[in-house]
Amino acid sequence: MKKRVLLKDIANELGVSTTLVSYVLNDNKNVKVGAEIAKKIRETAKRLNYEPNYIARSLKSRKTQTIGLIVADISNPFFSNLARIIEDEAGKYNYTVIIGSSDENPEKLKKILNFFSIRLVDGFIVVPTVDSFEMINSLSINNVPFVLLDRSLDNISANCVVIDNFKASYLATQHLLKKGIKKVGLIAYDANLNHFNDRIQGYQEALKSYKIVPDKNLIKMIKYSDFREQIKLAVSDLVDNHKVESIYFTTNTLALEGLKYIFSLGMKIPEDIDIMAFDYSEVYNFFQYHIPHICQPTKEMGVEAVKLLIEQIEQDTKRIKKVYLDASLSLDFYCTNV
Amino acid sequence: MKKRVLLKDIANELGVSTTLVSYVLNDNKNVKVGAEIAKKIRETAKRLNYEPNYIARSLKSRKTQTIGLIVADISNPFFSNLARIIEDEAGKYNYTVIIGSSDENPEKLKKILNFFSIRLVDGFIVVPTVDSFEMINSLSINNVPFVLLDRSLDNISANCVVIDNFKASYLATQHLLKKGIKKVGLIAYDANLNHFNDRIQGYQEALKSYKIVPDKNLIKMIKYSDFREQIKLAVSDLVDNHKVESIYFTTNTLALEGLKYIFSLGMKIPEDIDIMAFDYSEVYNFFQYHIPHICQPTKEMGVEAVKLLIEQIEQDTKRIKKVYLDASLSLDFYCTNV
DNA sequence: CTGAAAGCGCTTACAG
DNA sequence: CTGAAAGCGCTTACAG
Repeated sequence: MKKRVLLKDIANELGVSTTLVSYVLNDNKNVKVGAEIAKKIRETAKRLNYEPNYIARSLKSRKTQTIGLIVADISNPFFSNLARIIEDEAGKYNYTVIIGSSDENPEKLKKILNFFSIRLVDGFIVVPTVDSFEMINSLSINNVPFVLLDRSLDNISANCVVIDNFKASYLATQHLLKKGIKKVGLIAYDANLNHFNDRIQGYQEALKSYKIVPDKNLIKMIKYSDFREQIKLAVSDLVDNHKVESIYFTTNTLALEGLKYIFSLGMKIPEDIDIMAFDYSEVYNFFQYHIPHICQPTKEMGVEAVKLLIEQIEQDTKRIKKVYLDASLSLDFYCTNV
Repeated sequence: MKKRVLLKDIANELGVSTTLVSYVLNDNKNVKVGAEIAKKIRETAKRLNYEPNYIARSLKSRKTQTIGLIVADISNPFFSNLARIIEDEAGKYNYTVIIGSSDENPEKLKKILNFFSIRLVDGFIVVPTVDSFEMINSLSINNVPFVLLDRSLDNISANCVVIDNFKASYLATQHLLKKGIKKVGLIAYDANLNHFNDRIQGYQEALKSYKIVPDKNLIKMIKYSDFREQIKLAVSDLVDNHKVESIYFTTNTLALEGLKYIFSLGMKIPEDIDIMAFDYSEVYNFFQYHIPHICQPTKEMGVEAVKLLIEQIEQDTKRIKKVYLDASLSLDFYCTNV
């Protein structure tokens, strides 16, 4: 490793104290420094290629300029896109991001939260899993800056950035109904998470607005642990026993798995069945027909989350903000939000 | 934030020095500590929930237990899978990973390298871009621990973990030839990178082994900057003017873009044309027919890279190791390596 | 406007 | 076997 240039080196070079050098290079507004010497310090720093030692600075300031991001499943393109955006965005504020994936498992979430706080991140952006209320709430109680992303929790005083899932789902369902479809099956994850419930609610309300009574038998709840098998059963039941004209998948992973199965049955879209999906997938580009789907404003979600968190960290504000964004229905081939 | 427990707190509690506490909790082998007091220290640490301050430790030890990973394009599933594996693997050694994406741009690679070294990462795992020789070489000269992943560079003394691209490509091409195909078009990136060249070499040698003289007109070099358009032209030329029976795409991004275009032409696989691809894609699961492709041992690549790097960091060894792994040809529907 | 000094929380060479 | 003290590279309250 090259020997690093220290504050002391600059100070020695100019015969001044490190205090002064530190003041100048940090643009400390509370202190007046002679214009000439300030200029010299800046020049020398530049010439010697000085880079502050973040570790030393962190030890004193108790800030690491690092954000811990915990998503629900990093192998899901929705979350990896989000992660990418957050990294880029945080970089603009000169923050580093470390990423963890809870894999929808609250135990793992807890582990990562712990690992990250030991590493002294300045704050968290987290996509909460089921049964995570306690740990998230304890962040809140301990005044750790954080923002919930993609999913909110009830009864918790927390910043969050989410989309209006009810509205999006209402829109999606309505789109099918507008085409004259009356029997819409819904496939959702069986997880106690607001955003999932909202999607089901939106679907039901849309049906009601068309004077259709929601039928429990058309709503299929899938366990995350065994979703491939369960989707097959759900699709079969909807198609064979209930003769649905359309299936609405409330997440991208469900949609992809469902489509695979539908194709394997030799069914054609939209001749044999209509489809609606929540979230974009790259895969949709390979079909002859367009799969209508809800597009989430990923970019905005990431940007807002970072902004909110850094506000919280740097201004040490206690003011809680909740950001609701709108998702849109993609009827063209490409999703403009990605 | 909760008040953190310090070494001093443990020391005060027991009426011993922090030195002793530090020795015990770090299992310092060079020092003998009384068994009884050691036990008490460990118990108290546990009871108080002591977690060492990594920042303070880092300042002294000059190690941050952090790895900088720089991939060529994090939006490419091949690299995001790799990133995931590396994070998990590094976690086992108690290392944190920060990830950057060069987007195949050497300027950006340089920026990230710089950003990460300011953050004092202990070492790098990097997928080099074109024109990155100088910066990588300077890591080597400055004794910064690092390992090259997925791509090697010539004339550089560096650890690396790569697959045998020549062999894999030979295998892939041979598979087509075995079926009796004589005219195989190849679509590759026009980038001066060993692994890409090796893939072209492997293709050519396989042809020769079947007494076919490689035809330059069947080898299409695609510029990264404008690849969508160029792929269309390449495919059209191969199909219309050269009547190839098969196209071999040497990366997953090329294959996906190419397939999109082939479908849009209304061509059927394998009736109208045979396909070979390098790398698995989730998309292949949605076709009626199997797209034969080279499967890279992603898991092994990540595991080996982390192992090599941490060896380098912790044992401060100068011994360079180059790890060559074999890729396999996937003829089943699923790729077993992912 | 400038500097000496304390301190962030550890580690470790040294002395006893 | 144990502890006082220096030091990692910064920041900043305080004194002048």
